[in-house]
Amino acid sequence: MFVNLNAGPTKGPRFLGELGKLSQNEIILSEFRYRRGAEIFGEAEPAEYLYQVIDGAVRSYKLLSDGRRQIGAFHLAGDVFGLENGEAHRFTAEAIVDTTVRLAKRASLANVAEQDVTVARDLLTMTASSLRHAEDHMLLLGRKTALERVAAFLLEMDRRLTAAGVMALPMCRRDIADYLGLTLETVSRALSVLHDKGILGFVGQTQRQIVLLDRPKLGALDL
Amino acid sequence: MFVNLNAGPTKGPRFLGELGKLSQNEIILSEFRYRRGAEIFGEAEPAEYLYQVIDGAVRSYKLLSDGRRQIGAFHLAGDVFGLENGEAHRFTAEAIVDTTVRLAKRASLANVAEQDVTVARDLLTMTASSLRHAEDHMLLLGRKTALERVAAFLLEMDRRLTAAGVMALPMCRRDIADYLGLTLETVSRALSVLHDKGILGFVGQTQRQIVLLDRPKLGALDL
DNA sequence: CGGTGGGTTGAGGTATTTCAAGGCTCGTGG
DNA sequence: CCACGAGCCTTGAAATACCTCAACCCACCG
Repeated sequence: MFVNLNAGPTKGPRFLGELGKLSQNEIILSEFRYRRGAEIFGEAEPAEYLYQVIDGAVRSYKLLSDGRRQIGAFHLAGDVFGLENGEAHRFTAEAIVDTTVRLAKRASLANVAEQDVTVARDLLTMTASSLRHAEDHMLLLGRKTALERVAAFLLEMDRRLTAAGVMALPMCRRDIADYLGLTLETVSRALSVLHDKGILGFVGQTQRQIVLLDRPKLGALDL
Repeated sequence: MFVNLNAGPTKGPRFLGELGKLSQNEIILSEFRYRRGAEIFGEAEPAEYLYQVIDGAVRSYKLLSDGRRQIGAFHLAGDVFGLENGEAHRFTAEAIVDTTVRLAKRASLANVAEQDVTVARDLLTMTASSLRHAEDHMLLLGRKTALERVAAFLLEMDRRLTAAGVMALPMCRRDIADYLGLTLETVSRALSVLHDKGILGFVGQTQRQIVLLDRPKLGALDL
């Protein structure tokens, strides 16, 4: 499925500035809304826009020819994604739940960066931040056990989206598994273990809302 | 082990410009030589310099508390490493063999980037290039089989260092294993399989010089 | 020439995957 | 209002890819 961005942004161009850390400027911005499951852009498609999540959640992933999937990152409210230096996207991005994003035309961004050093610096900062995440994730994928991966995931999500003591995960077990390089069953089992050990609790019966009861013990697992 | 850079660079400062894609400029450069196995910088150390491999090979890695190691990248002649936006290094870097590097002071680089847009752009390009590599490597670590990983490794090294038909690997099996998220035995077995299938051959008896006999078959394994 | 640092190979163990079954929630339509 | 199916999650049992442990070989070097 391909989302036609030209048909797109219903709210029309805006000039609100500040896309993430980007400074106020004559950068063309607009907002767009994607339904749960909708593709925002596809791997290898020309990278026309840069995106920021206003509300909702996005997964970006790569596929192997036989369908194996690796999610490289989850993007939550405030996160910028679609950062490319080349001409094409290197991930497919999909809305995990109904999601609002803000878009900035890369071409206009590049122009502004030529003049305005702060914009150039912000682009570098955001790219470096993605790099740091990817580097940490390589360690997780290459060397951590299933339990350690799930513990690290919970701490990451706790940091990024916990409100009022509970984290409401937007993504399903399969997404978590494809992020952690595991199967959904292994993720489920690891969560059960942590639950049985009294390290986490579920609120509601959807299994998507988690409360961390023993952060120190979780941290001990996140080597 | 800690390499004291102040005691350091024997050849004295130079002004050769062009560190990787960096434009000619008043950036302070110097060269330094590291012995096989020597640490160039350590994880979490303040990041004072940016590095470029002139000759030799470098591994950068992260360690878990119990010694498990994940090598994030190998840096070969021409590669720039030590790219940080923050204040501290996020990897430990070691010379795999005797290695000559060129150094640029990050502080001076940052100054120049404020004035010269091309330097800023080059920094972004290099960071984006590291990011692309890390993203591809996440897919490998998260979702590929041992044979696929080794095949991908061989193709990467073939692309980056094959001369006159043979690739002379600077790194040992353990390094390869820690790069691919495997054990050295599994790497060795995978290489044996590829050898038995006639896909690759060894030249000399050190097992470090490899010639690819059937690139198409290797490519078929690199999904 | 003995020791050390790679490298290979075999046999057995195990963490994780695969396959399978069952439960719960929720939306939809009869 | 209830039946029904779809989606999501958990749990068990069996399979397996990879790891661990161990032996051995070879090249190199003081």
